[in-house]
Amino acid sequence: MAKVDPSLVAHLPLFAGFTNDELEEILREAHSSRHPKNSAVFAQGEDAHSFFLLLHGHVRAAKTTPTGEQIVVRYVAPGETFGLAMAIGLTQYPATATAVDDSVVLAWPTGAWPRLVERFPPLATNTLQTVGTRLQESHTRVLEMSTQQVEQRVAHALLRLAKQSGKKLDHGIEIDFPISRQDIAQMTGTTLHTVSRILSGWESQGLVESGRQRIILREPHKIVVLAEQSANGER
Amino acid sequence: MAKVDPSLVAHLPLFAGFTNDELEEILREAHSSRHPKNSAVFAQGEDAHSFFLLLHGHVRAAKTTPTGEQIVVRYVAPGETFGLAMAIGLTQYPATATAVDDSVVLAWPTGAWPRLVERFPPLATNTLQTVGTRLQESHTRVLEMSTQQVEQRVAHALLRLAKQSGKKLDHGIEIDFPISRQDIAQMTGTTLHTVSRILSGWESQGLVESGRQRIILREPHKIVVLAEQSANGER
DNA sequence: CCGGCAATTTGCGTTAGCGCAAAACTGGCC
DNA sequence: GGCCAGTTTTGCGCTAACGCAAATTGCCGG
Repeated sequence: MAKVDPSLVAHLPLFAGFTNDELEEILREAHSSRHPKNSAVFAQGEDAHSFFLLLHGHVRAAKTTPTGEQIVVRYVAPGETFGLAMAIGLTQYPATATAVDDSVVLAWPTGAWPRLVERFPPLATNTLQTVGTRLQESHTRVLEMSTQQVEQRVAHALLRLAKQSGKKLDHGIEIDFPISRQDIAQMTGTTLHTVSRILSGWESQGLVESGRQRIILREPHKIVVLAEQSANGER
Repeated sequence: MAKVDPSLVAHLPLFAGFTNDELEEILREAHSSRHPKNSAVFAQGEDAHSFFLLLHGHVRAAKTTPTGEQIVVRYVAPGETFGLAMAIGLTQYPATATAVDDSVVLAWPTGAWPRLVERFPPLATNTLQTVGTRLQESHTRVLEMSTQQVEQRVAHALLRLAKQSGKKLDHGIEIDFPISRQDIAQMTGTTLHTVSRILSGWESQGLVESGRQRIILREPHKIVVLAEQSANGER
């Protein structure tokens, strides 16, 4: 539970427009904690005791149906907030958050939110922007699922992951955390089998290089082309 | 551009916690306008000059792809806000809003938002809740599209519409605005043909009664059963 | 009351992608 | 160094739903 240096987080959207002193005051209410790879930060349905800011690592937010099917809502990258249940009026987490890599998160108790917002109104507007952006992204996802075929959706998903969490190598862009075929299937609304077939295909064309929970985009530009080609008819 | 009576809107989520005087001050900045059936309130890509509150009628928000395919993002019911582009940091509308019935909307100029929020901070937190709720709904939609088959998705969509804008009749619940098979297809990620087949089927079983842009749920409970039956395997 | 257009229905062939099953592979761990 | 569990690959048959086409219906305007 070491102290967090305000200058490390000052540039984040959440804290846009705050002075260092204000930041310090806000950070005083939070505590940081480590989450080893594959451990849950919180579980769907659990009481929303805290909201979080990811400092290091990567976290997967996933939603499960009563019958056990899952979808990946998103991958959280360092600097992003998650578990904002209370800000949007929920008392329980609507999804499960799992560290996919050893991660460090900063957590504020849910109860601190109203006080913080009252004292620092920009927190609300900044959060509104963040949530709004996520709403846009979710709508885009619906649009893609409605109008594109699986191969294009997978292409888009990988390109987004590369953009968000890509590590530049000289021979391509690597997605910087462990991700399985199953995960990608759950991001794109398909099955791990289909994802596997698609990636095998791409691999034999030299578009990607992939292995166990590991994907490198070797020809990002060609994947962009794949993503954008409109298969065929209207809807 | 008649004046709006504060007491008419005081109960809306957007205005939770405001006094009548405050409300009047807020309403002073808005003007109302009529939109005849099938006219656009604003178009996707257009500059976000205003944000809106629907007073009467029904508005469809739809998103179009570069290639012309559309999805219905949502139907706006009276009392709901829409076109909140600026609040979430956009300068252009991300969707097209069309009145599906003769409608009356209240519009604030985009430029008034920062000032209003500064003067009335609860506006931001109320809007945050609204946008958060929509985010949840969108995630639910993604979940359904990923895990359910078309018939169940259509069932869910109709039940939601009935809940939001259903008019109780003695022989069922009627969706209270004109809605085509095409519209339902665009809400559920399928084609108008498939929707038509499904509704025909239901009609012959007496579950619904439907006609041109008109749907009555005759056996809501049986449709709930349809919606919930998990067709088969996991994903 | 009629003409015309938009919405709806329905048939039929096609197919993208699922579901199941089995085999092959990979890494981590003891 | 070898075993084991989780991940990935691949074959094969199947079907839900699409796509196209044509007929039908219902509504609105003149």
